[in-house]
Amino acid sequence: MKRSEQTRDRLQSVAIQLFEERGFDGVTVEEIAHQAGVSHMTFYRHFPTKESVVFDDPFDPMIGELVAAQDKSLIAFERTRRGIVAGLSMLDADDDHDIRRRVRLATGSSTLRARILENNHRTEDVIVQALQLNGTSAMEARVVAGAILGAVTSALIDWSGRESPGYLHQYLTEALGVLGAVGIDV
Amino acid sequence: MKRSEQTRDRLQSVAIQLFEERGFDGVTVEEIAHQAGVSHMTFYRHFPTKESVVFDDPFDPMIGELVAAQDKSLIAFERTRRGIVAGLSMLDADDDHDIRRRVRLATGSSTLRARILENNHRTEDVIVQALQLNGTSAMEARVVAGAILGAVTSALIDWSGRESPGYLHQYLTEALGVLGAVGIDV
DNA sequence: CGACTAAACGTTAGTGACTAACATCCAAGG
DNA sequence: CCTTGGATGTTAGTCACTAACGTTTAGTCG
Repeated sequence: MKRSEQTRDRLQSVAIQLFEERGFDGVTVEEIAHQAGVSHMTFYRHFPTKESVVFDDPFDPMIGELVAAQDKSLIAFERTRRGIVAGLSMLDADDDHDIRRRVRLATGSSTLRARILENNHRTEDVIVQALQLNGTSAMEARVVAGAILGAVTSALIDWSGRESPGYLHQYLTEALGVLGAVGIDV
Repeated sequence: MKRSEQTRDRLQSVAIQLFEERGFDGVTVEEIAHQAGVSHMTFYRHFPTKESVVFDDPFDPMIGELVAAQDKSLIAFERTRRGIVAGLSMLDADDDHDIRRRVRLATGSSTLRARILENNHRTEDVIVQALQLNGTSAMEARVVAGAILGAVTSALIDWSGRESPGYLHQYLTEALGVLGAVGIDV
């Protein structure tokens, strides 16, 4: 591993640890950098903002590709659901643990909550784009994406708040199943 | 009108004007305050943040009440749709013009876009609460709210981008009608 | 080994949002 | 007139984030 990647990882793990101890707003970038043995400029060379150290998901673009890759004969809702489930199936227990820490962190800070919303919105946009590629109207795409992401977000927060959560993949798959049963079948 | 309200209005109109001219990030709070003939502290006594001068909607709580007030025998989707339409019907042409300026401003600034998402999320939470009051499950509530707000947001941005938009109320009502026709009938 | 080069990092100085503490002004009411 | 409370100003500070420029480190090639 290159030196710069090591530094990056060190910054990230130090930051998340400190955030868990004293809250996102109770820790300065200066502190994180110092505790990782670097200057604050090095922090900003690895992470564009203080928030981005918590959220650096490469998840969104993948979701888009997976949704776009679904069979065109399927309805928009089903293409989206299958795309998301396909993405989730790639997560292992370590990913789960990591995601859980981050989501728990985020629910405790207004700054991070805002950032989650932004991520969510980007994911929604990506899905909307993917759906439109296969001929779904803009409005229908946004409705489907909004509904499914609403369910996913709700389930994600639920899951991260539980004491002994099962697998995220399984939990969200069930949530999306419920959603189908609820009657949305665009 | 009290002196403090005058100051507040002056700050707000100066701010929005400057934002339209040079973009949200191209204007400092110092400038806004100076141009309104006050100090930056006075600005912060009237608005908690720079963004809040663009968004100070008292709209969300009202939506919640309207949704909660709908007939319990209706399905969740219909309660929400009627609640929102009821809220929209209170808007006159001046409100429309104002909303249009703000939305156009917001779509041009990443900072303000983030703020819109936050507002949206608060509205969603309010609707979810209102729906749950009448016995809808948390998951179903979030799905319905997510879907409807997705449609509303999409339509709102569409509308604000048009050269000669009609009435917002009419536009959004149609959008929500389409949504119903699309097949969501939880 | 020693010089060279590029990536990684540090220092310094600055901007701008936002806050706290304290001082001042100004419009009523007594 | 004078007092009192609300509105405002001043000052000094914190913190996220950026720009410019200097320094170190790691690997490469002669």
